[in-house]
Amino acid sequence: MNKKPDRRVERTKQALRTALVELILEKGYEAISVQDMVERANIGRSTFYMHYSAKDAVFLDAFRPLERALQATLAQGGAGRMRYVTLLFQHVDMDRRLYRALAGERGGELAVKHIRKILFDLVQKDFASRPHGKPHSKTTSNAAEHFTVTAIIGVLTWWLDHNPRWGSEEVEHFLHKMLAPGLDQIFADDAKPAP
Amino acid sequence: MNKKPDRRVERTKQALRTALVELILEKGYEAISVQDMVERANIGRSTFYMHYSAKDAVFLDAFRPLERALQATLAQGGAGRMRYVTLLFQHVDMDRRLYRALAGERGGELAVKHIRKILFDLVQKDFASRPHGKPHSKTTSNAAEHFTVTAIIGVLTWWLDHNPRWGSEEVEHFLHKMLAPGLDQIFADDAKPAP
DNA sequence: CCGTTATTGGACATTGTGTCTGAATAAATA
DNA sequence: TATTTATTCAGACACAATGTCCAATAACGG
Repeated sequence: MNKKPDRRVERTKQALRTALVELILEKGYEAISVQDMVERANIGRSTFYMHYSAKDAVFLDAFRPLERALQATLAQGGAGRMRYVTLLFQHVDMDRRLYRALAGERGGELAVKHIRKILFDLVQKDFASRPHGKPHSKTTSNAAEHFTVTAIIGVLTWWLDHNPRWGSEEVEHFLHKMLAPGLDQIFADDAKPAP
Repeated sequence: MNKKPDRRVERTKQALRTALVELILEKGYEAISVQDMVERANIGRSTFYMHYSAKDAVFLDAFRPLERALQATLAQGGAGRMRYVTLLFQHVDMDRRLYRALAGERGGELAVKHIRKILFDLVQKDFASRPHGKPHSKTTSNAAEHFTVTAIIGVLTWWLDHNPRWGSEEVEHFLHKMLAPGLDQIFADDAKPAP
């Protein structure tokens, strides 16, 4: 089905991905130019444009395998009860260096946006399948979704960048403790509290 | 003390700030060049460099008054019990359009970084002055700080960009409901829970 | 009104982008 | 191995934006 890829193409792309990751960790994603990448990778500039249209394309190419793996990992957890939090941190822990480059402070916003979207879908499904009842309004559940997603991602990037002495289990335990009671309260309320 | 500012200078700077805000709302901060700004503002390009070194400088110049007002507003609330959340949303609500441009989705990361820093300091003070006791470890309180700050900012930008039918009181009420029980649990624990 | 100061448009060197050559060279295939 | 095919490369090109400088002009404050 797929044509066999030429070795040279693979080497070129691989060199560019590696160069990109190195440069991100050195000077941050925003500061990198196509020039920088081809020089670091020892690739002719015209060759670059044979394969990619801009640095974003290289970034996505480097991130895609991780994203697919993450999708697959998270999907197997179903929509149940924040299990995706456990799986997310376990998965990220397996490629710390790469994730730190792509989704850490210096990694720009691209990867974080993708992860955010994936998480958002799962959180939405989770909330929709809650047993008790709806939160009082669409607005409330919307706010809760954004709250949850940004909080998880905030802790994730903190974890990546600050290297605390925490394994994925501790982070997950912490997040559960912080999130669960607030969410339970939101979802338990059907009557609006009087002033 | 300060020399009287020349009218021309004021007009030039004002034109550039206005142009920047307009352009942010139109095409997003990242996509704006110095060219774009001087054309929109009807300013000679060499004049731009008389006053600013780059677009970031214009951005900060536009954001500084808001930042100062925010600092002042939040300072009056002391470190007490998340009162800063109330004050933050009240204050932002008074300059919605401007805040939406500077700190919304299209506004880049600059303003958000500043607000994050301000918030972070307040949250730290708040947590440090908690009555009961310390959370089990420095790591836990650090995680809780990041959790709280990113969650608040996530809800803030959501509120700015999605224009829900919520006043600042409702947002504040929601945030309190989501954050308080989790934090209480963290700060109440002194013994680590056995597996 | 007059001296001071800001603005202006243009010139200039520099850097990066994106496209396109033709020639060299490495890989796939027979 | 020999031949065909595809990739790489250096260099040239037009273009856009940056940042600095200058001399002429316009606007300001007193």
